[in-house]
Amino acid sequence: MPNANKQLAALFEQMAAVLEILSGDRFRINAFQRAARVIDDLPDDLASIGPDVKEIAKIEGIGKGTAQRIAQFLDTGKIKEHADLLAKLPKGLPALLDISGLGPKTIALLWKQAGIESLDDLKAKLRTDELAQLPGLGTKKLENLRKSIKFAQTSGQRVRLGQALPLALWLVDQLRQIQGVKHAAYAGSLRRGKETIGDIDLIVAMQPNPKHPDKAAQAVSDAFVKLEPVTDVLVKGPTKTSVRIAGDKHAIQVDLRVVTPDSFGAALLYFTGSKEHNVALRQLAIDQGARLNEYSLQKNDRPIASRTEQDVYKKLGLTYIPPTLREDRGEITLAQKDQLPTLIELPDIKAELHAHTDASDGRWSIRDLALTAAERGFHTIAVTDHSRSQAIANGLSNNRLEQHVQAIRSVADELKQTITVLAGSEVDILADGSLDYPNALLKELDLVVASPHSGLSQEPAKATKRLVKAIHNPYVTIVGHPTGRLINRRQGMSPDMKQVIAAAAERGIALEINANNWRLDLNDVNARAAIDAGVMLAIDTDAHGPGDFDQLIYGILTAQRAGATKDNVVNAMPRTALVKWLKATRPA
DNA sequence: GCCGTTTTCGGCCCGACTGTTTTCAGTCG
Repeated sequence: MPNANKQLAALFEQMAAVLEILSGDRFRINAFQRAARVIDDLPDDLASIGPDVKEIAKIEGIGKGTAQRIAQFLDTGKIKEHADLLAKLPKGLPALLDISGLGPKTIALLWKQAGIESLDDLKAKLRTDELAQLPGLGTKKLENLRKSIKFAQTSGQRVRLGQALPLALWLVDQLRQIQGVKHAAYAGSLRRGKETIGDIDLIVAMQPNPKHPDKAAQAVSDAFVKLEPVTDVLVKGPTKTSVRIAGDKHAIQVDLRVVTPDSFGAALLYFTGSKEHNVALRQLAIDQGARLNEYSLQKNDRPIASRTEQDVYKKLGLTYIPPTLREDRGEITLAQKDQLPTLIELPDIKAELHAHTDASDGRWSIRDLALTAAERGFHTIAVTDHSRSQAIANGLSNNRLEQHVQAIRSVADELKQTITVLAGSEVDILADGSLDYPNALLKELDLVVASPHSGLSQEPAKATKRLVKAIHNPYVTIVGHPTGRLINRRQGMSPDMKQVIAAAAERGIALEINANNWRLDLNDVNARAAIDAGVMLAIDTDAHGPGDFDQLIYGILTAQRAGATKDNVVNAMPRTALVKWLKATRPA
């Protein structure tokens, strides 16, 4: 059964949506939503646990009831309650929840009083103002709905981290130039380094004007909505402003909150989230007889921490939790015990082990690639051009590879005082798990990044076999972008990562977090599972030309979300340790 | 529906803004 987790997460999500529209118990809805999230985050396929209610209920956030439903699904492929719930609503109704500004109450109203059963029905009715007759709806609300539907159609999906981060940095820079702005920062899922971002959250600290308390904040939001890329203003209050910005392909919503410098830390914490992390922190505050909101941590209505995030965490009895770990996946317990990992940072990376030159589809000569890597402060660069099957990427034939190795050795010798240049290859893992070059040739290389490039839609069982077989080739050093996915574009393979990771652990080789913002493959959850199994990670940019090394930050954020320290990452090893590790992965 | 170093019952986070209202419900994050 492929992707039991994905299917189950979707089922619980749908049940929650239906219950919302039916005004079901709020806490039951929450429980279903939480179950969906927890299941989606699980590294192991639930199908591999099997329909064992007791075993499933051990998972945090999943109780007996949900476990029984999961077991039922694993047994029969269905959850009866899901079908029963769905039968109570027109099929097209839950989808309306995705429209911004349209919630369960209004959807129920539209359905019961206007006979609307789908998005198409709603669009048809919105061509006139007849819906304004309904209680609670007016012409303005209808106009906003029209806009939201249009927005949902043009943007549709979340934007990639690599699209959102540069825009956010630019916006923060603009905000800092406004007079009176003390601090400006981006928050939200972007700060947590998630692979895709729903909207950009910005926080600004503004020194209040004693005579006109609201005026200072007003000046920021006035300047903000006038920024050139802003296309729509959704909300404009004294402390909260929301706009839409048109991107190249996607529109994105940007929310701005203005606070005083005294509240900046509490606000940054609050708006960085995640929602689940915040809920857990607030519960912790309550347990300690305190309250936490976006302005401060308070005891007896007196603020006791608010200026910095560090202050708030400290007063809650926690060590500082980096944004990338704030997902309520156990980080709060670790912070209570002062056992949080010291996360890997960008400057810890000292080597690039996956990069291309103009011998295949890159835009650098070997020498330029090496010098660029040296400029970044790397002690080692591996040249890993494509193998022969990648004809479209000008992959190297056996003969060309032999010549290429010579050329790399020559540059390596020339630059040996500057940087260590390794001869490698990004070798295709063919559909059956064999490699694209014979072992006699792989033996001549310093390292082999084995990657899947084609046949990415094969069955999970086949994909698992394929990767495991490749890993057992004695010359493979790193598995590059193991699933081959492209975010928002291609799903890639869905192998049983547990088996792939176990094979990598047995062989002592590394799995890649490809830092290219289209890939981020391994993702955070699988990288976490790799770390837990003692597998080393390789964070590589897969650079093809100038500027590509700047993608490294996306790989770092993904690794941080997995809880990686520099001890988990081969690219953070000192030169001698790295060379030693590379040798240890292959036959003597 | 989940959960428990005060609980197996009775809790379950908090505030801003909008549009529609005569004081607030709905939505969002």
